[in-house]
Amino acid sequence: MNKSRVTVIDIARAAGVSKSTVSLVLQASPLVNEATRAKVNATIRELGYVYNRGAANLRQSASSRIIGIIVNDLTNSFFAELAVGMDMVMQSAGYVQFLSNSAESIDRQREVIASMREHGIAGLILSPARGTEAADLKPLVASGIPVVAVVRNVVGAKVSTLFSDNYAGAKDAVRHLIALGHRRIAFLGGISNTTVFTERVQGWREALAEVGMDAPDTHVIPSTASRAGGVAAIERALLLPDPPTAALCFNDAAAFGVCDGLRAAGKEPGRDFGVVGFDDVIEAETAVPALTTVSVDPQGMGRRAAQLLLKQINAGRVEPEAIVSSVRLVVRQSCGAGSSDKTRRIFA
Amino acid sequence: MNKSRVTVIDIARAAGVSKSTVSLVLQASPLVNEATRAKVNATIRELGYVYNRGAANLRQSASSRIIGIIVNDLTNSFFAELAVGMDMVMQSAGYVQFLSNSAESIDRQREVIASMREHGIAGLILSPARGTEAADLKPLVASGIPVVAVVRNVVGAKVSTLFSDNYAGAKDAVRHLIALGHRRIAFLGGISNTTVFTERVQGWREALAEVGMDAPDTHVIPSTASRAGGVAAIERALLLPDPPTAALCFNDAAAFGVCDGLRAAGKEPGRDFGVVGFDDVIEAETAVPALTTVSVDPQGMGRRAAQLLLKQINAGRVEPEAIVSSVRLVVRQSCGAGSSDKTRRIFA
DNA sequence: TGACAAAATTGGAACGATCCAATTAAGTAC
DNA sequence: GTACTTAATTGGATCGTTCCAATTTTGTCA
Repeated sequence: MNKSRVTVIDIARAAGVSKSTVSLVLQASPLVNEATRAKVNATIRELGYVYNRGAANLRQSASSRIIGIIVNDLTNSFFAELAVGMDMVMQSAGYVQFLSNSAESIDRQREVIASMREHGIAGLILSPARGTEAADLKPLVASGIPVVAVVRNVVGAKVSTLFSDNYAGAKDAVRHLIALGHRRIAFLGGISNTTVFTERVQGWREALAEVGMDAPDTHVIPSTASRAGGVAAIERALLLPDPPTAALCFNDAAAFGVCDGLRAAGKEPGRDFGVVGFDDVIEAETAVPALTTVSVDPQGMGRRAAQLLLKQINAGRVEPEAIVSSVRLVVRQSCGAGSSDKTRRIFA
Repeated sequence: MNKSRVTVIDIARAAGVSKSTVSLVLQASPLVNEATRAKVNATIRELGYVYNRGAANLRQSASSRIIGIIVNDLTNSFFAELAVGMDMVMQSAGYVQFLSNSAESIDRQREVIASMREHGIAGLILSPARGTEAADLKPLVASGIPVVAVVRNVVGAKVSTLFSDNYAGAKDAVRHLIALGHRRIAFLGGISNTTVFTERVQGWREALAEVGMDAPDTHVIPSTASRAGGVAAIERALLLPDPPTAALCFNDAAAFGVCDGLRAAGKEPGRDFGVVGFDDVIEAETAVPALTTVSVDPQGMGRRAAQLLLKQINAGRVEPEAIVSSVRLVVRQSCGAGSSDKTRRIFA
């Protein structure tokens, strides 16, 4: 249709003012006369003018109002919720976001970061792919762009962080299982050389230590953080000379796998074996049996991460900050504590 | 650190060439001598130069390599998968994406579209919020920016579309229920004045007509497309003078609700009543009983939508195109056909 | 060596906004 | 009506890149 786009100069000409005046109107400056403002605004609407942010950002002073978000697995509803939380805050703050899914690939993550940098993002929130190194974030940090790492850690990187309280969550969960009478409680699933894993195991260990119970290494059975990993872990656990009667699982996906594995072995989760997950994904509530799990409110975390980043962007000076997001245990059926009608009907 | 960013002029000076030569190197032009290219590239690395895409896009000819994606509900794993599929294709094609969640709000959707326009997106993929009108997309379309609508329709908008084959999927599902011996098959859940609803009901109707069966309007019971809606719909269905013995549900969420409602009425889904869903969300496989449903492969749809958009961007001339994505029936337990160990153990 | 083609390089003018300093218009007080 | 303050408006110059036309360098052949 329009062979060339409408610019400030076009409206200036049409409205009979200078481009400077139009610019002032655009940024709602109080310097411009009411009548002039009205006339310019009318012309803007009439000609269908579209503000060109790219051009505006060219001047060195301006910061771009674009922020980058990279998550390692958007198909995981935990991260999808996280992203939605960020989206909310960024939206309302007038920012627009490049959201990308690294799919756990550091190469892809590197590409995306480079691309975002070229587009001049004002900040980055990153849920790092496994194996992310401080060097991957170095150039961003060096050029003064605030970075917030969420969920997972990037060792050695001087960036702000926002993690859930893995330690306290795991501790609470295990305390609950102890209170239910369990004396041999395993930790199942998850990849062992990650910070998250270490923290959750630490919580498990401390809860047992509190009441003078044993925390043998044989009861920590790592695997992948997935359903399949959960199945594998519980299979190995049941072969132990002193098999556990309950388990804290690395995350909900693994916990579902543990339930599958238990059934395959003729045991009913919740009745014959206590299962507790971590994350509180949406399916946890509606699964059968409903999963007892540590809720981390991913959407809330996303919101907080976004607020933290915005604070840093506005502050100018980037001062890395570490925030720990609290969690709470949600007791449902799978630990054996619940006794809702639903559970009764199925397991009685 | 660096008080001002490094520009082509800086590298030109440092490498002892002109900015034009640097520009040619940046776009890998064959016009530049090998030795010069090497020297320039070395300088680029040395000074830590970052390409400024905003500045490059300023020249009118350039198209921005940014595309917009808006989904109506990212917390729904169907749409998350859809987004991931798009991300894959866009990534590999060297595009970067503004991804936003309208959360079913047309106001928010409008804002996001405006913002994306100001940032100069090359195209938009939209899974429209309910109530989206052609007028909302008019300015984009008028300025020649390709738009692809996915999943849902925008009536009257001259944009490309990519929908799943609701008609064929519903037809297949009902045929399957007929083959299982059902003679009174209802259509439960969903909001009636939507295209998707109409198409699925049409498939239901035709499948019944094929074998000369009745398709009374009383057997079509709309409600919301949610778990609660499913409960409400089955309650009403069971009160009919000739209650159905099976149902095709609007989507999986409604189907789960129907299962809940059946149990509340003392009937076991899969044994006493055949239930079929639509979408094949992740939970469908692991629910009890596992849900028979029509699988639409959201990730594949996302990929196809992205490819369609890229094709339109490259073609220059925008010629709206309508693509229908095929679906397939996944038979599990809830329809009464399956008889896996799992089902037996729980419902025997 | 000179003539000419091909290869490589280059300055300057865009692109569309902002911002500064300078100018003009409008008020106010005497 | 003049002097002065305040309110509005306005030309450049600028941001970092691309692109065009023009220029310089190199290569080839008689």
